[in-house]
Amino acid sequence: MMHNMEEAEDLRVRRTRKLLQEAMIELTIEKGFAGTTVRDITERAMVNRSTFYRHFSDKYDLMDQFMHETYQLIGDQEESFQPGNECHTEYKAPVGLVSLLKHVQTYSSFYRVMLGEKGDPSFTQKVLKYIERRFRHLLPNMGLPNKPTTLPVDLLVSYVSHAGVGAIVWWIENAQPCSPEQLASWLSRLSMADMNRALGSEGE
Amino acid sequence: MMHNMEEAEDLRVRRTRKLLQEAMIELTIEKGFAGTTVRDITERAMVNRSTFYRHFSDKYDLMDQFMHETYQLIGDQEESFQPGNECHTEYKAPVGLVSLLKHVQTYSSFYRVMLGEKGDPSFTQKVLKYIERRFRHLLPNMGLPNKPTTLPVDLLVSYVSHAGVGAIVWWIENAQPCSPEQLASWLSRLSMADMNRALGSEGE
DNA sequence: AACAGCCCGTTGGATAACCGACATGGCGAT
DNA sequence: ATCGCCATGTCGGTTATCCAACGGGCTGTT
Repeated sequence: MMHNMEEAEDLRVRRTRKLLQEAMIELTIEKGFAGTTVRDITERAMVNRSTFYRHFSDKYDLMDQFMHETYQLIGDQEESFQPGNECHTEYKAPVGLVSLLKHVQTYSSFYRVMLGEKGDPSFTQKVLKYIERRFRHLLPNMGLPNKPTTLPVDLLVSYVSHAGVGAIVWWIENAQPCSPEQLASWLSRLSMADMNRALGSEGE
Repeated sequence: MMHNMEEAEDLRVRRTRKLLQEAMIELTIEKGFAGTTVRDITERAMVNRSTFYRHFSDKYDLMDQFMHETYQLIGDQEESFQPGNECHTEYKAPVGLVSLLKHVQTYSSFYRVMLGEKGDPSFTQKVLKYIERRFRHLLPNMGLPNKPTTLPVDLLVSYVSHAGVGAIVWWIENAQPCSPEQLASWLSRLSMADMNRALGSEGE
């Protein structure tokens, strides 16, 4: 049967969740995530506080679900990884990375806060974990040599993931001075070079 | 008893009306008022269509109530007309006029459409009627001479009201090149001069 | 210590909003 | 003229949301 997984929720449910998400993002930009209370969120969203708890256990849960939904949405268009054009011509950045950067750009004020001092450390962790998953998903597609290497793969993944966050932080702190496609191209070229060098010719 | 007139409506009611208003304004900016359907509005607002009709009879009613509410809100802070400082020093524009211009500035894109070709003529009428009421409310406070004048007061009111709309149109078409306070000062000085000249010394 | 003030998380009954369906009227295409 | 298509209004039955209230925790003030 494979009947629709989307569940086609009640309009009120989708609206309420959307309003609460938007309110959280706005307030986080204005007063930071720590300084934002559930009360603030529901007042801004014009939603009763008790209704909040029907959908989320607390503001962290709201944040989690927001991240999960959007990142899953981004990940859906990822799957098509074409291993044909990885050669030395102009790098065409993977479409998933571009989508991610466009999403970050849409909520740039939000990310600027959340990745900064007034944000939440667990948020940065979530972004890191997501990027790591992206890389791990990419790993088997590149010519991974089976020979035992002295450089642990986990170290490499952590390395390039943090580097990616660093690039994103630079990007949003400087008002996105280049297009998502441009940054995606640079980023993927850099990390690809890292991974090839690390996994390919060892000491070079 | 004089118990509160605000009625303290249900949160759902206020939220629904707000969402529908915002959706109408957005869509009017995008596709004009005539091209916007009730369906469009309810979809954008994430409100069921049947709920729309619980609050408004049609999109014109929605528009009417929006205008009425905001203009009444503006009118509330009007009442204090201080007749002390009308002399030749720097004109302090009446606070109600400044509020009106600030409101127009907030919805400038909306007003630009509604007062233009893709808008609705009845909207312009409503704005005119509101400004006329403002002037008529101001009239008795200035030294109105009882002597029969050859210039009909209604003519004067219509004249300065249309002039005011003209100033507003110029203002929003040129991306509000001056502050609301500045424009209010100019506008009130101009119309005051008109009314004084017309009602005071006749042929001068 | 006692207190006020705020926020949290939860509950039961009231109610606005949703959903689906129907009849209507306009409008363009066959 | 007839058909399909879409937007409009309108209608009960269902449901998510509101409201008011409660107890509990935490912080700062007298």
